[in-house]
Amino acid sequence: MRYRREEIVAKAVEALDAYGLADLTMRRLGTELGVQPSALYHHFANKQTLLAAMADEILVRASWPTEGDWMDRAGAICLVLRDQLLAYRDGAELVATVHAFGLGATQPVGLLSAALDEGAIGALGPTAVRTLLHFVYGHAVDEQTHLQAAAAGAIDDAATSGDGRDGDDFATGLGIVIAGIQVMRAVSPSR
Amino acid sequence: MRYRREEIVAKAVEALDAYGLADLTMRRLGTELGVQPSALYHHFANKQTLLAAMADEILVRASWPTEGDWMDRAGAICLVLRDQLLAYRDGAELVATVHAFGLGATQPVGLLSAALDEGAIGALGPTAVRTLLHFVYGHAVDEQTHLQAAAAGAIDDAATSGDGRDGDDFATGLGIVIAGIQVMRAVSPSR
DNA sequence: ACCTGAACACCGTTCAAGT
DNA sequence: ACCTGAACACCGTTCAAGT
Repeated sequence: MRYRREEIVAKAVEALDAYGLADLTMRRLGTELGVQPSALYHHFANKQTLLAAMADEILVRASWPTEGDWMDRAGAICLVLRDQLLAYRDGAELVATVHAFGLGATQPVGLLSAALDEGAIGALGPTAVRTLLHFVYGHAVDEQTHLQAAAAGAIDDAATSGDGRDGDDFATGLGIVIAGIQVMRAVSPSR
Repeated sequence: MRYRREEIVAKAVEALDAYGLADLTMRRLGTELGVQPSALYHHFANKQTLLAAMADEILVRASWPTEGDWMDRAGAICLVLRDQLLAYRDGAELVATVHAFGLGATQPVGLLSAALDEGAIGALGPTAVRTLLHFVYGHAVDEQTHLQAAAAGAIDDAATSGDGRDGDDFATGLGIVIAGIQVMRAVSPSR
């Protein structure tokens, strides 16, 4: 079988969802494609590069909001981002790792920067964007870890459902960060 | 050589600082102690448990603030936490990972919860604590990654020093989150 | 352009046996 | 109580050679 880069990324995302990040090895992906693991290195310099391409693929599949004023849009982008991270097994950990490593996952940064720029937030913008992303990634990784632990049966549903790491909790936390951005914008106005 | 659990944790933290998390293998730690890797499994069920003990050790070494009203104290705790994470090579990644995995690193949660409780913040408390921690861990991991990339010479200092991921940026981001907590506390008062 | 086959230099973990 | 020695079942990556 002969593949192109795009096909390998698609298959890798599929394998991620099926087996999880820990079991997504170059050897396993090779088997999944009916190819030797070494063949993958014709398409990707190393595993990190492949993971970055997977993160970008997952992010590009989301339908990002474009309507609303800057505050509504920033909030909507964060909600869509969270949903997209939770839509794939270990999606939050994958995207957060790639972002931290600085090799990809830049789409949310661009979208949020554009939204906040319309808010004439000035020098606060980059810090505000990073603060939003730290919240979204941190919360999504937390939530996904606990959802998967519960699904594995290690923790029973009754014990975990009450600790608030759910959609309401996400909305509340997001509200805290956005309210904080508004306050700091008022304190040190743009320019 | 015969060791007790405490001595192994201390040596492991030392090895972390010297070689980094990626090179802290059970085999390498065994060598460092003059012991077979399998000997470590007499003291720790697995590597995750050892990493959790290391995270707790790093956190317990900090001198945590106890003075001031709830807001000042919450802010001071976050500043001390950040400093402590940056004080050890890969300290931020280690503690963030252990915390996400749910096997330790609970001290900051307890300290922040206690501080916010004095603020009579009610049902918002747990969400506020998690939002603060997502910010601190996310920011510290980011900063440490970039500091170490710069130290490795991959990026020159001039290019990185201007991107704002420094102490001022941390203070600004922390200001956003704390201001947000104040606002949301006012909106939905305790109880 | 894309893949095979074989190797290199590693991992975490288990377990019987030793002192 | 703590450690050794040997094994098991893996990793990511490289590289000459094939088509």
